[in-house]
Amino acid sequence: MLKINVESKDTNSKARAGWFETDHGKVETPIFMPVGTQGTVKAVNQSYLAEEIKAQIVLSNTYHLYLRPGTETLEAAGGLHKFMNWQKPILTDSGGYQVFSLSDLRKLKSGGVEFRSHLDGSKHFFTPEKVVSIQRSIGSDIMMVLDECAPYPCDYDYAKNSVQLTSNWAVLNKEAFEKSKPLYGYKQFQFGIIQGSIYKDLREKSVNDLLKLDFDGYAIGGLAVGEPTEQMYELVDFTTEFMPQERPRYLMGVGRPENILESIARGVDMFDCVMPTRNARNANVFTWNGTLSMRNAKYKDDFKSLDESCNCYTCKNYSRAYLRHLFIAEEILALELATIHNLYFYIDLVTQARVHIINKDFLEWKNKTVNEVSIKN
RNA sequence: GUGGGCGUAGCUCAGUUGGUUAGAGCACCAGGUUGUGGCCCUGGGGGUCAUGGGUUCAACUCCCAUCGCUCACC
Repeated sequence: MLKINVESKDTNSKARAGWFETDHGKVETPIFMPVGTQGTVKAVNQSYLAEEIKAQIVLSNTYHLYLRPGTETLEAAGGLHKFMNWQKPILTDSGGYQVFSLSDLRKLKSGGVEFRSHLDGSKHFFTPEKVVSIQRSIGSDIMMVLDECAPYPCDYDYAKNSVQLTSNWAVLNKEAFEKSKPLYGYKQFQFGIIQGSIYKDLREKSVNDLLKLDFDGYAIGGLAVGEPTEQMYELVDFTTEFMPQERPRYLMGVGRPENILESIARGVDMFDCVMPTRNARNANVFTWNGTLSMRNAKYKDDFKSLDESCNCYTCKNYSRAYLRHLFIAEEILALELATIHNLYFYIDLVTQARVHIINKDFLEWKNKTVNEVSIKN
């Protein structure tokens, strides 16, 4: 059973600092998990990821790895850690989000989801049992249950049925998890996912259904899909009230730097988001003084670093003008340098949040920082 | 030198028998991106239609001259 050890709780907010341990090492929270959907965090190698960026855990994806390279290859490799040369913890999403994001390619049925592969059109049926089995082959330290991430906007009846489906699947996910065993000699954990769209009573029902199954951790899913940001904060605040103190709390897919700080203040421990990596590839970088669009002509002869207060490899060695040149020339080094910076920034952000929670001055720091990082330069 | 073809946005080109305020793609400029395809989406600035005359109610479009590019033949 996975437990989070809460070492410090903020007195003015629900923020908490702690840690949990897997067989691939300790994770200090609050934490941001870089997204490595296909067994790679795009544009950055594992050595930089560990030593420069100081990532403690990365996220990968069941749906994508199942289609390519497939479970046979993953098992022959001895699991994803060995395959991708990453010896720290890995969390895998179940493919539930692809039910949402690839909605044109799937049919939702009571027993599972029928996908048409986005690669070759072939048909695959994902059940809760199958998703557990694939994640055994992957060997992730933390696996997510199969869920349905409801679209937004979403009427009450749809959301209610969706929560019921997710709760039914959660039972099957848990059974399959307990009946099966890890393949590679180290422990694996399983997190449940709370749904319910924007409806508080459905969120409450969803979390209570999952609590009966005693998962190792609990995730809040189905947010940041188009609802107003304030509503997202309110739902996070509402939902964490029902989540156990001693288990990790994971807000899936969120978000912008300010979203992460506001959610830490509402009691969340874990985050993932494509934003630092995807936006890096589109020339958008995050700094302690707001975002920069590195294609902008105003950086043509700007020889300052991206962020003069940042200690990442990119900021220590390269200028804005050079980054802009690389992006305009479509050189691949642009993607690498911007990704290193953005991930370093995100992990620095949650690390500093952790320090301020322990120092008991989190709320004041958070309010100041939210304003500064939100600036659009 | 003779004959033909062509000159429209930074680039490659559309533009109907002459008829509203001359368009597209790329490039450029600026936004967007939340359990990731470097994809994609949305806006914007840009034109003495080679130049000068002429015909006409009206010319990118027809006529003449000049300049430039290009092909063929001497």
